[in-house]
Amino acid sequence: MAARPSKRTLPELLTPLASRGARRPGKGPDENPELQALWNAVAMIPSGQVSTYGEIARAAGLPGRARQAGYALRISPPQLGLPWHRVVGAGGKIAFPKTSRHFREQVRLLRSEGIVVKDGRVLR
DNA sequence: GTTGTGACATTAT
DNA sequence: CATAATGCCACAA
Repeated sequence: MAARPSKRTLPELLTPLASRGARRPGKGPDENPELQALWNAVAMIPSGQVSTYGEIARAAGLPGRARQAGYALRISPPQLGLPWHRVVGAGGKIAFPKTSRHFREQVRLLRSEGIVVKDGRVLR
């Protein structure tokens, strides 16, 4: 079997597969164009700025599917290096439980970018 | 097949 | 502020 390039660039990974033709149903979820669109939207969030699950879904062409935005992040390969911490709930609310590790990590990352987080919420 | 769950959103109460 | 209802849909059991 031919070895596929192991060092795929981010833009390549985020390129909708439709333009490369090869989407086979039944393959791994990382080959799903809807997921790619969602990941792509997350990757576009500039440093120092935040977006919401709903906004990400809309930006990906999937209005009304905020849950899938959360799902997409949930299963996203860490290798993509997505700025997941820049995605918050409506009103700037951090989606994780306040006691959780994820919560604290997200707050830390956001603050490291100069974003003000107060009581589990980011100011926009 | 159905049911429950979830990194959600919006509107109404 | 809190709760409930509804919409949304992938996924696991």
